[in-house]
Amino acid sequence: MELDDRKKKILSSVVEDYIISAEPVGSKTIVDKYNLEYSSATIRNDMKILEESGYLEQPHVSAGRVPSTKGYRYYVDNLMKEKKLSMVDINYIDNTITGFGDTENLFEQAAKVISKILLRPTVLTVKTQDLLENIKIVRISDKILLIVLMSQSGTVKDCIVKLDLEVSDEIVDELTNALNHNLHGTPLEKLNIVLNSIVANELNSFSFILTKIIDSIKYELSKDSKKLSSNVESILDLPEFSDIEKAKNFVNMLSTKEIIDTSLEKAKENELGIIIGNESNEVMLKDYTIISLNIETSDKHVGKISVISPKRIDYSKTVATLKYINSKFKKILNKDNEKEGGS
Amino acid sequence: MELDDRKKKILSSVVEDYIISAEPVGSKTIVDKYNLEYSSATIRNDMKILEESGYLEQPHVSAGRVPSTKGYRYYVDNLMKEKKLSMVDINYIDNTITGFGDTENLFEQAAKVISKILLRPTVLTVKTQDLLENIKIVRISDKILLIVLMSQSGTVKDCIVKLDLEVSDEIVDELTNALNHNLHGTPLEKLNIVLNSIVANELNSFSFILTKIIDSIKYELSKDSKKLSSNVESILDLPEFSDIEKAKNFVNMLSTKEIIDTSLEKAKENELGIIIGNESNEVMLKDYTIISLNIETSDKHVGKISVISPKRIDYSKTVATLKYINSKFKKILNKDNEKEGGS
DNA sequence: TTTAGCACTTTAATTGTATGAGTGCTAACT
DNA sequence: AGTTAGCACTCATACAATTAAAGTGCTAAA
Repeated sequence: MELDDRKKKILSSVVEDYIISAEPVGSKTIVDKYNLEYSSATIRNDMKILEESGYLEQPHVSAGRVPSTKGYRYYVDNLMKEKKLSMVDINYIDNTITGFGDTENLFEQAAKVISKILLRPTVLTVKTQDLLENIKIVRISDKILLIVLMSQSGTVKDCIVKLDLEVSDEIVDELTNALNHNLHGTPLEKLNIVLNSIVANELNSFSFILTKIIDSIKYELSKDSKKLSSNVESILDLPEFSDIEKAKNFVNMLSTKEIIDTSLEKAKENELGIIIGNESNEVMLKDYTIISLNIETSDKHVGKISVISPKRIDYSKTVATLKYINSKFKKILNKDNEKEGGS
Repeated sequence: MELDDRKKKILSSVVEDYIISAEPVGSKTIVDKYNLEYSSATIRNDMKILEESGYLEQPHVSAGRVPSTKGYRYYVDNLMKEKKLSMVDINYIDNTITGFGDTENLFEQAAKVISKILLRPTVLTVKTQDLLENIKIVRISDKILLIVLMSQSGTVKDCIVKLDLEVSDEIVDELTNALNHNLHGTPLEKLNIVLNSIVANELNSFSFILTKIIDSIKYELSKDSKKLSSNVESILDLPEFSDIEKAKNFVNMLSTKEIIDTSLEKAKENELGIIIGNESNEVMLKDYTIISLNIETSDKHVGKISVISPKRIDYSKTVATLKYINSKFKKILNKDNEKEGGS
């Protein structure tokens, strides 16, 4: 259904006012604040029609209107004007996303920026389908090794292994070569299984070191599946969560990994994906919106940065922020690729 | 002032009941639940005396009593019986605090355990006064270096540095030696300053690499001052925070680093320090308790693990948990030391 | 097609009332 | 002297009744 200009203006005013005020928006407010050249009665008529066609909702009969999922969707697809970021925000992003460290640091920096600018929790899903590029073992001291795993997407993981016996440089070199030979290109999630199988077969002469190494790698890899979301506390300031039960539900929902995971899967097609309310089929998400940015280099999908929020969020600013972050990522990641490629 | 046996029993009952119920405890409750062989009127008389001498407080005249800071303190010092941890908890601790990784991993594991068992946020203060033991530089590829910093307390930090130019193994070795020579024993906090000064003087021939390295180290070291507290959300379940404003205040207080820092300084004398309410002179902390465990090896102070909570917390269980964790730390850290010493 | 006007509905805030928990005190009891 | 029963008193909490304000939908007129 196509909306006429006035209805578009009304819908967009309702969305934008509600985003700021968090209160249902009445006809009078729209006339006064958004200088429509009509009387409140006219606006009321249109609002009724907008409600009947599903763009607006009314919490109760004597309240103003609130955008429905369909309303937000129409706004995002057709009405929203892309905001420019403020210089303050741009500077903050530029200073925080520095490109120091590996890809995972980069993602953490982004999460921090987003939750600070948008005041919403940010969920990171790095290294989908990441493959092992290279493994290095460094002797820190006679009995302490540092294992460094480099993935093809540029993430570096490392862990300390404490041994019971001393090992020589030669053994370490030999082991490193053997591991690289066996493990190059293995998906990180499967590293464990493959390691277990090779320690049982080809490399069982090294098993006295390898079992320890496997344990540590397992521990290291298990860690990041858990440090998923940052700045969960930020939601306490939102009026949506003035009832603490709602806040608890939200937090629980966030920690129910499956819900987030499957919903994020859906936002995969485009660089920027927006899932509003029940567009995901997950009941627990019906009041929330997920806005995800897929980070990819020329050839591969590196990960995803997702803002999760009540449906009431400044879509325009969020999109602007994510796009700007994306451009920064592109610059940094491509530069990295060049470097590696050019070597 | 010394309390007679009955008053001790009453005080301890009030504390223990309040810890569980979070409701002011009345005289009848005590008679019924804690089988005192007296009538409620007698208990009332004693409670009045306990209130007059400052051990108990009354939210309002028709409510039961609540322990005051002085009451909690007396309970902790004189009345509290040390609980045994449940097998479930012990198993959970044993399985989570594995000793994999470096000292910092160890602390993170402890934080996780504590917030899970005690349902309170946990604040970590690792590496007070940590000195650099050793720096290693590993060539990951032609233009990518891995910098590894080992501290004397056993913490390992590392960071990736992306260079614009290729460097050879020889240069890396030379630089490593020079850095170790200059930096051994430097406090981590001062690493930056010292690095800046040596790049300006002795090692300015390496400045094309060193500036990048300094930036990355700076970034890496700045990170951990911020990942201070874990599981802040856990407080949402406490009745103390049924008013969301209180929850916000608590969260803000936690992120006001100075408050925590200075208060933690005080809990330094003993292995186990308990600061209740206004025993710290910090107004924002007047309703909260900090229970800290100082982690030390035979010769040095490694860090501190602190549980932060409303004053109403199961002191006995907390102490038992922290002590058990301390014994595990001692085992793991001493084993590490032996290893290093024995090499 | 638009608008003024008005009746109507519902929420939020305010006030009043009843209930109950728990006290402090007094007088009696052991 | 220590303990207890009994009772008046206080305050918090819950609930109902009342009111005011916001915003609607509808009708009739412009």
